[in-house]
Amino acid sequence: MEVEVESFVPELPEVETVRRGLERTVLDRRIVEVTVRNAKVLKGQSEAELRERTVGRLITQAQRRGKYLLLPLADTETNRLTVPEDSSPSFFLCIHLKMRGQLRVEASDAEPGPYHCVTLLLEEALGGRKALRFYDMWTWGELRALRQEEIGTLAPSLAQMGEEPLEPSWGAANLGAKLRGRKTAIKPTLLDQRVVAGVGNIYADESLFLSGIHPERPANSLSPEETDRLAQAVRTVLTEAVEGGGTTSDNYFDVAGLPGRFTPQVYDRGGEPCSNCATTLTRIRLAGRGTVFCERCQPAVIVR
DNA sequence: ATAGCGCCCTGGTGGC
DNA sequence: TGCCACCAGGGCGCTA
Repeated sequence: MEVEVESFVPELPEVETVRRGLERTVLDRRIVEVTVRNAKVLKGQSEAELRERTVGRLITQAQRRGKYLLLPLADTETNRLTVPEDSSPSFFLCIHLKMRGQLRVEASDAEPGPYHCVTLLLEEALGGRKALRFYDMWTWGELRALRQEEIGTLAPSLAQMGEEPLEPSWGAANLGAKLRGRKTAIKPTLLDQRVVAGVGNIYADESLFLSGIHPERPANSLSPEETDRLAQAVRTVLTEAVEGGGTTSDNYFDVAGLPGRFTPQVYDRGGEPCSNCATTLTRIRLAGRGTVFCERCQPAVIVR
Protein backbone atom coordinates (compact mmCIF):
# COMPACT_ATOMS: atom_id res chain seq x y z
CA MET A 1 0.00 0.00 0.00
CA GLU A 2 1.34 3.37 -1.03
CA VAL A 3 1.05 5.92 1.76
CA GLU A 4 0.61 9.45 0.49
CA VAL A 5 2.08 12.10 2.77
CA GLU A 6 1.60 15.39 1.01
CA SER A 7 -0.05 18.75 0.68
CA PHE A 8 -2.17 19.55 3.62
CA VAL A 9 -1.93 22.38 6.05
CA PRO A 10 -2.38 21.41 9.68
CA GLU A 11 -4.16 24.21 11.51
CA LEU A 12 -6.19 24.10 14.69
CA PRO A 13 -8.91 21.71 13.39
CA GLU A 14 -6.43 19.29 11.86
CA VAL A 15 -4.23 19.31 14.95
CA GLU A 16 -7.30 18.89 17.15
CA THR A 17 -8.37 15.93 15.00
CA VAL A 18 -4.96 14.37 15.44
CA ARG A 19 -5.12 15.09 19.18
CA ARG A 20 -8.43 13.30 19.48
CA GLY A 21 -7.05 10.39 17.49
CA LEU A 22 -4.09 10.16 19.86
CA GLU A 23 -6.41 10.35 22.85
CA ARG A 24 -8.21 7.29 21.54
CA THR A 25 -5.12 5.31 20.72
CA VAL A 26 -1.99 6.09 22.73
CA LEU A 27 -3.03 7.11 26.25
CA ASP A 28 -1.43 5.12 29.05
CA ARG A 29 0.82 3.37 26.58
CA ARG A 30 4.46 3.00 27.51
CA ILE A 31 7.15 4.12 25.11
CA VAL A 32 9.52 1.17 24.81
CA GLU A 33 11.73 2.12 21.88
CA VAL A 34 12.56 5.18 19.80
CA THR A 35 13.81 5.06 16.24
CA VAL A 36 15.05 8.22 14.53
CA ARG A 37 15.44 8.04 10.80
CA ASN A 38 15.62 11.76 10.11
CA ALA A 39 16.97 13.78 13.02
CA LYS A 40 16.17 17.15 11.42
CA VAL A 41 12.74 17.11 13.06
CA LEU A 42 14.38 16.90 16.49
CA LYS A 43 15.48 20.50 15.95
CA GLY A 44 18.77 20.13 17.73
CA GLN A 45 17.77 17.66 20.41
CA SER A 46 20.06 14.64 20.34
CA GLU A 47 18.64 11.23 19.68
CA ALA A 48 20.13 10.11 22.96
CA GLU A 49 18.34 12.83 24.88
CA LEU A 50 15.02 12.12 23.15
CA ARG A 51 15.43 8.46 24.05
CA GLU A 52 16.45 9.18 27.67
CA ARG A 53 13.44 11.39 28.17
CA THR A 54 10.85 9.12 26.58
CA VAL A 55 11.74 5.45 26.79
CA GLY A 56 10.10 3.74 29.75
CA ARG A 57 7.55 6.52 30.28
CA LEU A 58 3.80 6.60 29.80
CA ILE A 59 1.86 8.98 27.57
CA THR A 60 -0.74 10.20 30.03
CA GLN A 61 -2.63 12.84 28.06
CA ALA A 62 -3.01 14.34 24.59
CA GLN A 63 -3.16 18.13 24.83
CA ARG A 64 -3.22 20.84 22.19
CA ARG A 65 -2.20 24.48 22.42
CA GLY A 66 -2.66 26.37 19.17
CA LYS A 67 -1.02 24.16 16.56
CA TYR A 68 1.17 22.39 19.13
CA LEU A 69 0.52 18.90 20.41
CA LEU A 70 1.74 18.35 23.97
CA LEU A 71 1.88 14.81 25.31
CA PRO A 72 2.76 14.67 29.03
CA LEU A 73 4.96 11.73 29.91
CA ALA A 74 4.91 10.19 33.37
CA ASP A 75 7.56 8.05 34.99
CA THR A 76 6.57 4.44 35.16
CA GLU A 77 7.30 4.53 38.88
CA THR A 78 4.55 7.05 39.43
CA ASN A 79 1.37 5.32 40.39
CA ARG A 80 -1.21 7.63 38.89
CA LEU A 81 -4.13 5.70 40.37
CA THR A 82 -3.15 6.03 43.98
CA VAL A 83 -1.13 9.24 44.03
CA PRO A 84 -2.78 11.55 41.52
CA GLU A 85 -1.29 14.70 43.03
CA ASP A 86 2.18 13.33 42.34
CA SER A 87 1.46 12.53 38.74
CA SER A 88 2.91 15.77 37.39
CA PRO A 89 4.62 14.84 34.15
CA SER A 90 8.37 14.66 34.06
CA PHE A 91 8.52 15.54 30.37
CA PHE A 92 6.31 16.62 27.52
CA LEU A 93 6.54 15.25 24.03
CA CYS A 94 6.13 18.46 22.01
CA ILE A 95 5.10 18.16 18.40
CA HIS A 96 4.46 20.77 15.73
CA LEU A 97 3.44 19.48 12.31
CA LYS A 98 4.26 22.77 10.52
CA MET A 99 3.45 22.36 6.84
CA ARG A 100 3.81 18.70 6.02
CA GLY A 101 4.14 16.79 9.25
CA GLN A 102 1.89 13.82 9.96
CA LEU A 103 1.42 11.60 12.97
CA ARG A 104 0.14 8.11 12.41
CA VAL A 105 -0.61 5.24 14.70
CA GLU A 106 0.26 2.04 12.88
CA ALA A 107 0.77 -1.63 13.51
CA SER A 108 4.23 -2.09 14.98
CA ASP A 109 5.18 -4.56 12.27
CA ALA A 110 4.00 -2.31 9.43
CA GLU A 111 6.77 -1.03 7.18
CA PRO A 112 7.21 2.74 7.68
CA GLY A 113 5.91 4.81 4.77
CA PRO A 114 7.91 7.40 2.83
CA TYR A 115 9.26 10.47 4.69
CA HIS A 116 9.40 8.53 7.92
CA CYS A 117 11.33 10.55 10.52
CA VAL A 118 10.64 9.13 14.00
CA THR A 119 8.93 6.06 15.42
CA LEU A 120 7.90 5.67 19.04
CA LEU A 121 7.19 2.04 19.73
CA LEU A 122 4.37 1.76 22.26
CA GLU A 123 3.52 -1.12 24.52
CA GLU A 124 -0.16 -1.79 24.95
CA ALA A 125 -1.91 -2.85 28.12
CA LEU A 126 -2.08 -6.50 27.14
CA GLY A 127 1.49 -6.57 25.93
CA GLY A 128 0.84 -5.89 22.25
CA ARG A 129 2.71 -3.13 20.48
CA LYS A 130 1.92 -0.33 18.09
CA ALA A 131 3.93 2.37 16.43
CA LEU A 132 3.38 6.12 16.74
CA ARG A 133 5.13 7.47 13.67
CA PHE A 134 6.05 11.00 12.69
CA TYR A 135 6.29 11.62 8.95
CA ASP A 136 7.46 14.84 7.37
CA MET A 137 8.37 15.36 3.75
CA TRP A 138 9.95 18.73 4.38
CA THR A 139 11.25 18.12 7.90
CA TRP A 140 10.02 21.54 8.96
CA GLY A 141 8.00 19.90 11.69
CA GLU A 142 9.38 19.32 15.17
CA LEU A 143 9.25 16.55 17.70
CA ARG A 144 11.12 16.93 20.96
CA ALA A 145 10.84 15.81 24.56
CA LEU A 146 11.07 18.85 26.83
CA ARG A 147 10.99 19.41 30.55
CA GLN A 148 8.01 21.42 31.72
CA GLU A 149 10.24 24.44 32.34
CA GLU A 150 11.68 24.15 28.84
CA ILE A 151 8.31 24.46 27.18
CA GLY A 152 8.82 28.20 27.32
CA THR A 153 11.44 27.76 24.61
CA LEU A 154 8.82 26.64 22.12
CA ALA A 155 8.05 29.16 19.44
CA PRO A 156 5.83 30.98 19.25
CA SER A 157 6.09 31.12 22.99
CA LEU A 158 3.09 29.43 24.57
CA ALA A 159 3.03 32.25 27.10
CA GLN A 160 2.67 34.83 24.34
CA MET A 161 0.23 32.79 22.32
CA GLY A 162 -3.27 34.21 21.99
CA GLU A 163 -6.29 32.56 23.52
CA GLU A 164 -7.87 29.40 22.21
CA PRO A 165 -10.67 30.59 19.91
CA LEU A 166 -12.89 27.63 20.77
CA GLU A 167 -12.77 28.38 24.49
CA PRO A 168 -16.09 29.89 25.63
CA SER A 169 -14.23 32.86 27.11
CA TRP A 170 -12.85 33.90 23.71
CA GLY A 171 -14.80 36.35 21.59
CA ALA A 172 -15.08 39.84 20.15
CA ALA A 173 -13.82 41.49 23.34
CA ASN A 174 -10.55 39.58 23.25
CA LEU A 175 -10.13 39.89 19.49
CA GLY A 176 -11.00 43.58 19.53
CA ALA A 177 -8.37 44.26 22.19
CA LYS A 178 -5.75 42.52 20.05
CA LEU A 179 -6.70 44.45 16.91
CA ARG A 180 -6.60 47.84 18.62
CA GLY A 181 -3.79 49.99 17.30
CA ARG A 182 -2.73 47.48 14.66
CA LYS A 183 -2.41 49.04 11.25
CA THR A 184 -1.47 45.73 9.64
CA ALA A 185 -4.00 44.11 7.32
CA ILE A 186 -6.51 41.92 9.11
CA LYS A 187 -5.55 38.72 7.26
CA PRO A 188 -1.89 38.55 8.39
CA THR A 189 -3.04 39.76 11.81
CA LEU A 190 -5.27 36.69 12.13
CA LEU A 191 -2.30 34.52 11.20
CA ASP A 192 -0.27 35.96 14.10
CA GLN A 193 -0.43 33.29 16.79
CA ARG A 194 -0.16 35.97 19.48
CA VAL A 195 -3.51 37.37 18.34
CA VAL A 196 -5.44 34.12 18.36
CA ALA A 197 -4.11 30.59 18.63
CA GLY A 198 -4.29 28.07 15.83
CA VAL A 199 -5.63 30.07 12.89
CA GLY A 200 -3.68 29.49 9.67
CA ASN A 201 -4.12 30.36 6.04
CA ILE A 202 -7.20 28.25 5.33
CA TYR A 203 -9.29 29.39 8.27
CA ALA A 204 -8.19 33.02 8.07
CA ASP A 205 -9.53 33.20 4.50
CA GLU A 206 -12.67 31.26 5.44
CA SER A 207 -13.40 33.44 8.48
CA LEU A 208 -12.96 36.68 6.54
CA PHE A 209 -15.25 35.40 3.80
CA LEU A 210 -17.93 34.31 6.24
CA SER A 211 -17.82 37.68 8.02
CA GLY A 212 -17.70 39.66 4.76
CA ILE A 213 -14.45 41.45 5.60
CA HIS A 214 -11.82 42.31 3.01
CA PRO A 215 -8.46 40.68 3.91
CA GLU A 216 -6.55 43.91 3.28
CA ARG A 217 -8.56 46.02 5.72
CA PRO A 218 -6.28 47.48 8.40
CA ALA A 219 -6.92 45.51 11.58
CA ASN A 220 -7.74 48.64 13.58
CA SER A 221 -10.30 49.80 11.01
CA LEU A 222 -12.83 47.11 11.89
CA SER A 223 -15.97 48.43 13.55
CA PRO A 224 -17.21 46.76 16.76
CA GLU A 225 -19.89 45.07 14.65
CA GLU A 226 -17.33 43.76 12.19
CA THR A 227 -15.05 42.57 14.98
CA ASP A 228 -17.98 40.73 16.47
CA ARG A 229 -18.87 39.16 13.12
CA LEU A 230 -15.27 38.13 12.57
CA ALA A 231 -14.91 36.56 16.02
CA GLN A 232 -18.12 34.63 15.48
CA ALA A 233 -16.98 33.58 12.01
CA VAL A 234 -13.65 32.30 13.36
CA ARG A 235 -15.54 30.22 15.88
CA THR A 236 -18.11 28.94 13.38
CA VAL A 237 -15.52 27.98 10.79
CA LEU A 238 -13.20 26.27 13.29
CA THR A 239 -16.08 24.46 14.96
CA GLU A 240 -17.37 23.13 11.64
CA ALA A 241 -13.88 22.11 10.60
CA VAL A 242 -13.25 20.29 13.88
CA GLU A 243 -16.58 18.52 13.52
CA GLY A 244 -15.63 17.55 9.98
CA GLY A 245 -12.26 16.23 11.13
CA GLY A 246 -10.28 18.87 9.24
CA THR A 247 -10.23 20.17 5.70
CA THR A 248 -10.78 17.89 2.76
CA SER A 249 -7.61 17.26 0.84
CA ASP A 250 -6.44 14.52 -1.45
CA ASN A 251 -3.64 13.89 0.96
CA TYR A 252 -4.83 14.76 4.44
CA PHE A 253 -5.51 11.95 6.88
CA ASP A 254 -5.91 11.73 10.62
CA VAL A 255 -3.88 9.30 12.74
CA ALA A 256 -6.10 6.44 11.58
CA GLY A 257 -5.89 7.43 7.93
CA LEU A 258 -9.35 8.98 7.66
CA PRO A 259 -9.78 12.05 5.42
CA GLY A 260 -11.12 15.47 6.50
CA ARG A 261 -14.63 16.46 5.49
CA PHE A 262 -14.60 20.26 5.83
CA THR A 263 -14.87 21.96 2.43
CA PRO A 264 -13.51 25.51 2.22
CA GLN A 265 -15.62 28.18 0.48
CA VAL A 266 -12.73 30.32 -0.72
CA TYR A 267 -9.38 28.82 0.27
CA ASP A 268 -7.56 27.54 -2.82
CA ARG A 269 -10.56 28.44 -5.00
CA GLY A 270 -9.26 31.54 -6.77
CA GLY A 271 -10.96 31.86 -10.17
CA GLU A 272 -13.95 29.80 -9.12
CA PRO A 273 -17.40 31.34 -8.59
CA CYS A 274 -18.25 32.63 -5.11
CA SER A 275 -20.61 30.19 -3.39
CA ASN A 276 -22.68 33.16 -2.24
CA CYS A 277 -22.93 35.48 -5.27
CA ALA A 278 -21.14 33.66 -8.13
CA THR A 279 -18.61 36.48 -8.57
CA THR A 280 -15.25 35.07 -9.63
CA LEU A 281 -13.10 34.71 -6.50
CA THR A 282 -9.97 36.87 -6.45
CA ARG A 283 -6.56 35.54 -5.52
CA ILE A 284 -3.90 37.93 -4.25
CA ARG A 285 -0.65 37.65 -2.36
CA LEU A 286 -0.83 39.27 1.04
CA ALA A 287 2.17 39.38 3.36
CA GLY A 288 3.61 36.49 1.37
CA ARG A 289 0.50 34.31 1.72
CA GLY A 290 -1.89 33.21 -0.99
CA THR A 291 -5.19 34.89 -0.19
CA VAL A 292 -8.57 34.25 -1.82
CA PHE A 293 -11.66 36.39 -1.31
CA CYS A 294 -14.82 37.64 -2.99
CA GLU A 295 -14.64 41.29 -4.01
CA ARG A 296 -18.40 41.60 -3.83
CA CYS A 297 -19.06 39.82 -0.52
CA GLN A 298 -15.92 41.28 1.09
CA PRO A 299 -15.84 44.88 -0.15
CA ALA A 300 -12.77 47.02 0.41
CA VAL A 301 -13.65 50.12 2.38
CA ILE A 302 -10.25 51.66 1.70
CA VAL A 303 -9.86 52.23 -2.04
CA ARG A 304 -6.31 52.15 -3.26
C1' DA B 1 6.59 49.16 15.90
C1' DT B 2 6.33 46.75 11.90
C1' DA B 3 6.91 45.29 7.20
C1' DG B 4 9.54 42.70 4.28
C1' DC B 5 12.61 39.58 3.42
C1' DG B 6 15.44 34.96 3.57
C1' DC B 7 15.55 30.53 5.61
C1' DC B 8 14.12 25.78 6.32
C1' DC B 9 12.52 21.70 2.19
C1' DT B 10 10.62 19.04 -1.65
C1' DG B 11 7.01 17.84 -5.12
C1' DG B 12 4.45 19.78 -8.65
C1' DT B 13 4.11 22.93 -12.45
C1' DG B 14 5.01 25.91 -16.33
C1' DG B 15 8.26 27.52 -19.69
C1' DC B 16 11.55 26.54 -23.01
C1' DT C 1 10.50 14.68 -24.10
C1' DG C 2 13.51 16.58 -20.54
C1' DC C 3 15.46 19.98 -17.93
C1' DC C 4 15.11 23.63 -14.67
C1' DA C 5 13.69 27.69 -12.40
C1' DC C 6 10.13 28.73 -9.61
C1' DC C 7 6.45 28.36 -6.24
C1' DA C 8 3.84 27.09 -1.92
C1' DG C 9 3.60 27.19 2.98
C1' DG C 10 4.28 28.37 9.11
C1' DG C 11 7.02 30.66 11.83
C1' DC C 12 11.54 32.55 13.20
C1' DG C 13 14.98 35.95 13.01
C1' DC C 14 17.12 39.49 10.87
C1' DT C 15 17.24 44.08 8.61
C1' DA C 16 15.55 48.55 7.31
